[in-house]
Amino acid sequence: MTAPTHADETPAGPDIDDEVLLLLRRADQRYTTGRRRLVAALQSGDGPLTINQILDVDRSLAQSSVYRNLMVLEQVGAVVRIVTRDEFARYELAEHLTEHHHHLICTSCGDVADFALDDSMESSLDEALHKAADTRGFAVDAHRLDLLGTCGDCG
Amino acid sequence: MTAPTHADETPAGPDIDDEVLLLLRRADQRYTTGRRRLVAALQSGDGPLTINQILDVDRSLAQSSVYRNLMVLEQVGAVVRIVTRDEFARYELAEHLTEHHHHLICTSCGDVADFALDDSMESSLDEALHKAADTRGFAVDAHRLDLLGTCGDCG
DNA sequence: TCTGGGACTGATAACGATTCTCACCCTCGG
DNA sequence: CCGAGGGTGAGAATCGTTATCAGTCCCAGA
Ligand SMILES: [Mn+2]
Ligand SMILES: [Mn+2]
Ligand SMILES: [Zn+2]
Ligand SMILES: [Zn+2]
Repeated sequence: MTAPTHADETPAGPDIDDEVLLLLRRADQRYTTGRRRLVAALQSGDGPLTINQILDVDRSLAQSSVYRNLMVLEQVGAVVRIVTRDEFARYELAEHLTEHHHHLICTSCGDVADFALDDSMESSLDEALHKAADTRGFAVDAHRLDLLGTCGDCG
Repeated sequence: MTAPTHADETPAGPDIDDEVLLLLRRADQRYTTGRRRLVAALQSGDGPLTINQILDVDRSLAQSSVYRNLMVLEQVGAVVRIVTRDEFARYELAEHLTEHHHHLICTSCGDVADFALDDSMESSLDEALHKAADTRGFAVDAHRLDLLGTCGDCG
């Protein structure tokens, strides 16, 4: 659904940059070096990253610029802000740039990792969700599914 | 699984107080009037409440005490803290005091309402989730499922 | 019933992640 | 080559949340 490069390994990222560029252009924003490095940092982890994790991945980034640019990228629709359990927000690339997925949240170390469900489960779940939402007059845009527990490192 | 009062209407709450009392006693904590009013306030809405909503429901409560008591009740396992989209945390009674459910989060007004899935859907979902988690060496404690969209009032 | 210690309360100060400010820099069209 | 406007980043300001602490309240023991 998102034109994967080939198989389904790392969605890799030549075209991701192009997509982000388009999204920014559409809002009269520039795709500067700092913003490129930021997007690259987000691609590096296998889950959403906190501000500090981003700064740690790329020491050339300034904290205030990261905050501002993440806000810009979020408004433009390239990045999603995620709040889990702890006091730190996390950011990841929007799903239309990667793939639909969910999160394993470790209640011990706080780390967050991605995972996905089979397509069949996704679609039957979606159907059930829409049905449930309809009866409450709620128009569904997206669903969010997290698992809380203990990660392999903390097990 | 939680000894509902009878049908599945308002789980009502004589026994909820008893449960909370036990949980607090177990931790050498008292179930004071302020804490009872707090639990009552949480029962009043049909979704998790923010601190301000709680203070609004019961004007006799002091902000700092509400914050502290919510922390105590959370440590004791009677209350769960929920962070959704906005900057305000929300609190609700733990599911073993009520029923397993999920949340409809309105991205327009920020309001959060409860909803539930059929038992069959829940169990097949749980199975799929455990299977997915196992392959990542992740031990599941609970799942969290939210719908993002527009509520009836904002529609 | 009286009493002491410990839990609880609530106004207030402190904290910290995030957001805002603003002088400076850089880029791009003319 | 300029000038206007977007971008940058260090620091200040914001604000939800937490920690303090003196005063209360409650309960067990005398
Ligand atoms: Mn999903
Ligand atoms: Mn569920
Ligand atoms: Zn962990
Ligand atoms: Zn709404």
